[in-house]
Amino acid sequence: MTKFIIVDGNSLLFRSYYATAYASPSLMQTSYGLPTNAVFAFGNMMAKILSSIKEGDGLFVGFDADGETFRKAEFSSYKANRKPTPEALVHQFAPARELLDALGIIHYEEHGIEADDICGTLAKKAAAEGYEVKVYTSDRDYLQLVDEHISVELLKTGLSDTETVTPNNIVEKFGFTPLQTIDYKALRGDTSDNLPGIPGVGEKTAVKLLQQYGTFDNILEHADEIKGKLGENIRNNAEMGKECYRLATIITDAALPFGPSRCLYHGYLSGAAKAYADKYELKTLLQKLPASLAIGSNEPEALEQRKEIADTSKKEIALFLEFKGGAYHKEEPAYVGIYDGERGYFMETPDFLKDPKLKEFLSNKEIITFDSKALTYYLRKKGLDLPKIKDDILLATYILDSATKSDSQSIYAHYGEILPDEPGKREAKAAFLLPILANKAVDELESSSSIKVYREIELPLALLLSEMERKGFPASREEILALGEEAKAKRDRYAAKIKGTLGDTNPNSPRQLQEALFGENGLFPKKAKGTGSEVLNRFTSLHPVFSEILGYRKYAKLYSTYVEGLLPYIDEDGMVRTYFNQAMTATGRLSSSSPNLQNLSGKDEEGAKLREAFHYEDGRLLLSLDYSQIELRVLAALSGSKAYQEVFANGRDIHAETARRIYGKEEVDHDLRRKAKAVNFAIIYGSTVYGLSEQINGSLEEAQNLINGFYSTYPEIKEYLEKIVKDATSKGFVTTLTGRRRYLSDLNSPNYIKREAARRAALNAPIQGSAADLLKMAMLKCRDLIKEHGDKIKMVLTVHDEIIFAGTKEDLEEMLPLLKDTMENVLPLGVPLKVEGKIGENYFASKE
DNA sequence: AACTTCACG
DNA sequence: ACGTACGTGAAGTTC
Repeated sequence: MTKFIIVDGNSLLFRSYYATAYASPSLMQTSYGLPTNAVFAFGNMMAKILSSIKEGDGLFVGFDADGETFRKAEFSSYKANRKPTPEALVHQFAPARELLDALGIIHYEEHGIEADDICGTLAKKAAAEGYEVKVYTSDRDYLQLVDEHISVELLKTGLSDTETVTPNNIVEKFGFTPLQTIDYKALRGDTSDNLPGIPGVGEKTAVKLLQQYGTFDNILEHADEIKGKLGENIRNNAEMGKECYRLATIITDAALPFGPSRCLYHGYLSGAAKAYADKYELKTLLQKLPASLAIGSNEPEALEQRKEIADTSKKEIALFLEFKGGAYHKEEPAYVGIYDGERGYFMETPDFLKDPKLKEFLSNKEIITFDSKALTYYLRKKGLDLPKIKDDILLATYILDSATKSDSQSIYAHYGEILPDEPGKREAKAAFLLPILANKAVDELESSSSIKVYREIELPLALLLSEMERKGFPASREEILALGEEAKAKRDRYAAKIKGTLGDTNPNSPRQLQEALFGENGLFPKKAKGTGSEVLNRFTSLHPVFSEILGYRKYAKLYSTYVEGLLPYIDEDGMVRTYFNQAMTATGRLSSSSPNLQNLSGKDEEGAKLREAFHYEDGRLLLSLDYSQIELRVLAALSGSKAYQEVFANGRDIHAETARRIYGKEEVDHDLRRKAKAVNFAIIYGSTVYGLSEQINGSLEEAQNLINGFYSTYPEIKEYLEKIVKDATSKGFVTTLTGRRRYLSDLNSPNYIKREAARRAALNAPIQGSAADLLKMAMLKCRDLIKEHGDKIKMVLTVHDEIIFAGTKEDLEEMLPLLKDTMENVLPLGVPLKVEGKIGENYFASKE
C-alpha cells in the first residue's frame, strides 16, 4: 500500500508557533528581524514527516486562503471570538509556503474553501484510489474522516508527539464513531469556532446522548423523551444544533483543480533547501532532512563529456542549448547538454549534429527544454525534424510570474540552483536539472490554474513563432537605402537651419536643447521643461526653430532606427528575421526585437514609404488582418456592461456612441467624439482625472464630468473596475480571460506613486492581457486552418491586434474570408469581435 | 547604466 | 500632498 500524507498546514503552523513562542524568552528571528520560530518548528515537523515516507508516496499540505469562507457567509459569528493572529505569526505565513516549495511539497489553498475541505476532499479521493491515508492536524473535526484507509494523527500541544486515531481505537479514545464526530459537535459546540451547540451539553453529556441515540438527528426525534432541563434545552436549540452540524461537516467533494496523482513526492532539491535555510537562517534544518530524498547534487564527475549520444530507453529526455547573447538566429551553441533519464552529460555541438543516432533520437523522444522556440529554430535551421516538446521551463516560469527575468541564470537560481561557469558542465547540469524544474513548475502551474494557458497556448505558440522567425519578413534593401538617402538629406537640411538659430547645439541632445531653448540665456528662458514633441509643438507659432527641431527629429529617427538600424538585419535572401519574445511582457503580449518589427513607422507619409519597402520579390503578396478595437470589446466582455456590449453588437462607432450618451445629444461633432475617445482610452489605462484633462487639453472639471458621465452611462464598468482593484489588492495579482496572472505587489505599497502606478497596471493588465490571449489563440487557430487548406500561405508577422500572412494573390483571396471568420470567432465573448483585412503588394498597401 | 525621446499597438 | 494613462524596443546622450 502506498502511503499518502495530508497535512492541515494552518493547524500545524499555529501549533508550531505556540509550541515555540512561549518556550523561548524572545522569539527566534533572523539577523534582519524576521521571526522564524513557527517556520522553524514547522520545518522540523515536515522533516519528520519526510523521514517517514519514501519517493513516490503522496504528500500534500492544505491551507486556509483567508477568512472568507462559505461557513463565515452562512454563520456570521463563525470563528468570531478567535484571538487575532499574532503579528509575528502572520509574517511567517509566506515563509511557511516557501518552505514547502523549497522541499518540493505540493500545497494548495483557495479563496472560499477551508483547509479542512481541501484536505478532506483529497483524503477521500486518495483513499478511493487505494492509498493508505494519514492526516496530520490538531483539529478533532477531522476525526469524521477516519475510515479503513484514513487515519488521523492528532498533533499534541508542544508538537512532541501525535496521537494516532484509527477506526479501531476511536470509540475507545473518544466515545464516538467517526461520523458521530459531527453529531458530537452539534451537541457540544466548539468554543474555538464560536459554535454554541446545545446549551448545557458538555463532553460527558454529549457522549452519553450519542451512545443512547446514535445520531444528532435521532436525538432530536426523541427529544420529547428526554426529561428535565436537558430535554428542554435540546428542544429549544434544535436549529442552532442543526446549524452547528452543517458547519462541522467537512466537505469531501470540493472541486479541486488537481488530484492525488499530482501530489506524489519526488524529493527536494538540495540547492533549493539550502537556499531556503540560508535565507531564513535556519541552521539545523538541512541536517534534519532525510538525505535519501535529496536530488540535484549531481556529482560533477557524472557531468561528463561524450562523443556520442548515449543509448537510453527513456522516452523523456532533456536538452539544454545556450547561445551567445541569446542570439539563436545566428550563433552556434558551443555545447549541447543532455539528460537522458540516467545520465547528465554534454557534447560538442558538431558531435551532436553529426551523430548518426540524432534523427531517430529526436523523432522518438519527448523533450524538456529551457527555451523550445530557440531549440526548434535551431533545429529548423539545421534542416532537422522537430521533436515533440514536453515542457519548456522558460515559458512555464513566465506563466507563473510574468515578471520573472528570462535568463537561465535567474530561472535556475529561482529554484535554488546555481549553474557552473565551466562550459560544457554548465549545459550538462542545466539539462540534468530540467526535468526536476519542469516537475515543480508544472505543479505550480496546476495549483495556480494556469496549466491550460501554458499547454494549450504558449507551448504550441512557441513552435509557430519559431517557424515565423525562421521564414522571416520580406524587406527591400535597395528601397530602404534609397529612403535613407532622402531622409538623411532632409535631416541635414533641418540641422543646418537649426544651426543658424542655435549655433553648435547638438539637436540630438535633450540637455543642450533644453539649455538653448529654455535656459537662462536661451530663446525663451524658463518657459518649459523637457523638449519632447508635446512641448515643442506648443511653441511652433513663436519661432520656426521648434518646427525645425521636430522635422530634424523625424528624419533622424527614420534614418537611424529604420534605415541604418534595419539594414544589418536584412539577410542575403531579402528576409528580416525578428525575435518574437514570448516570455517578456508583463501582460502576456509578445514583443519583437533585433529588429523590432512591431513599431515600424506607418502613420504619416514617411511611414507609408517605409512600409512600402517591405514586400516580396517573387510575386507573393501580404494580407493583414486586424482586430478593430479589441481592447474596448474586451472591456465590454469583462465588465458585462450590456449597454457597452450593445454598441458593438449594433455595429456602432463606440466613440461617437459614447459621446452621444455622455452628452445626451443625437448629433455629436468631431470634437465631442474626440473627447469621448479619450475617455474610452482613459478608462482602459486607469487614468486619473488629471491625466484625462491633459489628454483632451481641457480643465480638470471637464475631465471629471466626462468620467462621471461615462460611469453613469455604463455603471457596470465602474463596478467592474472597482472590483478588479479590490480583488487585486487582496490577492496580489490580476488575471486575464485565460487565467494568465500579473502580480502587483505595489498595490499595498506605502509609496503613493508606486501604489497608484500599480493600480493603473491592475486595471489595464486584464484588458491588454486578455486581448493578447485572444490574439494568440487566433494565431494558433489560423495556423491550423492554413494547414487544413494545404499550407499554401504563411503567417509571417503579428503586431498585438493584427496578424499578417503571405502568399499568392489567389491563395490569399481564398483564405481571407476563412481567416477573418476564424479570428472573429476565436472565443465567444458576448460581444462581437470585428476583423478588417486587406491584401496588398507591400506592408503599407496591405494596411490602407 | 540611466535617462530622454519617439516609433508602434 | 503626492503626480498623473497601459504595454513595448531602439537610438542617442550623459554619467
